[in-house]
Amino acid sequence: MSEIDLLVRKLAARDVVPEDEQQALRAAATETVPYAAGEEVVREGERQTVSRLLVSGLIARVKLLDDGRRQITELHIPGDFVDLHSFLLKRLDHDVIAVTPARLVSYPHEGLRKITEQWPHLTRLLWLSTTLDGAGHREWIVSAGRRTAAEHVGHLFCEFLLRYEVVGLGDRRRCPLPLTQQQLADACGLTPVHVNRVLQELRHEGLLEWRAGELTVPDFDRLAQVSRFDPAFLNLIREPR
Amino acid sequence: MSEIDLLVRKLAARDVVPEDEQQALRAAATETVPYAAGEEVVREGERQTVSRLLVSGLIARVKLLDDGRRQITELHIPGDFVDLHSFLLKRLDHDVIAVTPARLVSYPHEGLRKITEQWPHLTRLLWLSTTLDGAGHREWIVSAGRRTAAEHVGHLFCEFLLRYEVVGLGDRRRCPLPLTQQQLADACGLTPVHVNRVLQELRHEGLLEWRAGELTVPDFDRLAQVSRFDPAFLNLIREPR
DNA sequence: GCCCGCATTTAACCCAAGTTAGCGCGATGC
DNA sequence: GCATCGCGCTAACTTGGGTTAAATGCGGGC
Repeated sequence: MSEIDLLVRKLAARDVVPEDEQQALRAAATETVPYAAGEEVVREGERQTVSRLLVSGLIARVKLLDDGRRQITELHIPGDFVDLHSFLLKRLDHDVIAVTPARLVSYPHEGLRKITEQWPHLTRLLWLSTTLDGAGHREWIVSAGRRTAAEHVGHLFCEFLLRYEVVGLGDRRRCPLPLTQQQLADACGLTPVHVNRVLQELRHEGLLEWRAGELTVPDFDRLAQVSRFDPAFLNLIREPR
Repeated sequence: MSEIDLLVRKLAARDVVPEDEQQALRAAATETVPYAAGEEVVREGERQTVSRLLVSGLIARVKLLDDGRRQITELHIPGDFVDLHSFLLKRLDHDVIAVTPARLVSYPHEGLRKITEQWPHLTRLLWLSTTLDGAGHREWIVSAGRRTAAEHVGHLFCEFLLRYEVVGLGDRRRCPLPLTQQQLADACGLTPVHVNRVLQELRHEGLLEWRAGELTVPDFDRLAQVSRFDPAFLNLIREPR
């Protein structure tokens, strides 16, 4: 399996990815770097010269306040560029950390710049990928601002199921979810205690199981309904970009 | 004054914008469209063929839940593209509405596509502009998830002051803020009643005044400190992109 | 100069989520 | 085999922000 296959699946859910553009992408990659669980991949504010594609494991974007409060702003699954935005921003406004052991493929910014000069359609696909992040961010703002804790957790789980389905590593019934309740709390802006209460509630209603890092949802549509989940923000429409 | 001057100021705060790229941008614009206060500019889910640059007024991106809850996910000031991401996404996950009377310049996607084929550096600047939106979104997630109501409101005000300063329409002491308390509540994920309580508190501490659609902050640094505001997410660094 | 409608303000009461503290358990290590 | 440590879970109590409702202010239209 090539290191870009999962990314191609993700992009192919939104547009055609011609073979020559896949080649150009492959040519832009340099080494694959392994990280241990808990290890820092990118530190906030440091100048970046490469962007990184996740091929295995789970990665979080984390923002820290000076007094120790922390908020996860995005969780990345294989096939996601974890910091493609650093190609433009150069310095990130957040840390990137490995939640589980993970492998990341490096794409030097110099090679990405060349792609913008020779492959306009591929450039638009990469740009699209960062705007998908943006749509995900907006959904998280709504969850944090206007959804109840149970809706928030359920919504996040629905998002995970569909995103794993797109890259072929899960489906609407089950997907990996190798998080602690503390980390889930940091993603939802809740306390671990309350996350635990909400999980009890969702479990007792038979909406989900979550054991050994795997999420199982017997009835996706029911969970989606109680969580007010609408998949439109995932932009799963194949059309020319 | 050209319709792209404010955008050029915004971009020039992050990189050099050569004259020929400015010309290419000007050439891509078609008409300027006026909107009334409260008017809908973009409806969620409808296929878009143009993106729009705000030249005057205030614009909000709004996400609605089926039961009437609403969350503003971004507020746009002159010089912002309000829906450049529609160039890639084609269908937006949110509405765009005019908060005040506003004027928007249209950039057909066809012209933007040509820019991606002939002007790689300008393409990167436009891509950068959407990643700045993303950084703003992440800051809003932190505000909604981990900041107190007072910090949240203060943080948003600091963000406004600096963004207006960048385009030369305000400074750290004062800027336009033509919102109702209800709209501010929808931006912060609070109720109007609580927004009012928080504003009383901030006013009584002499941190700000807000009357007739104008915000005045006597001591920016003090407001920034109590709000835990760090301007890094605005990426105000001039370097090659 | 008087209405009307909307925005702001205040007050009383309520509840979803936070705080603090402690227990049980399984994995890890020596 | 035993100590340790992180994680999940529970309980008792507190609180920040929500809810509801009712005043008050105020700008624009005629």
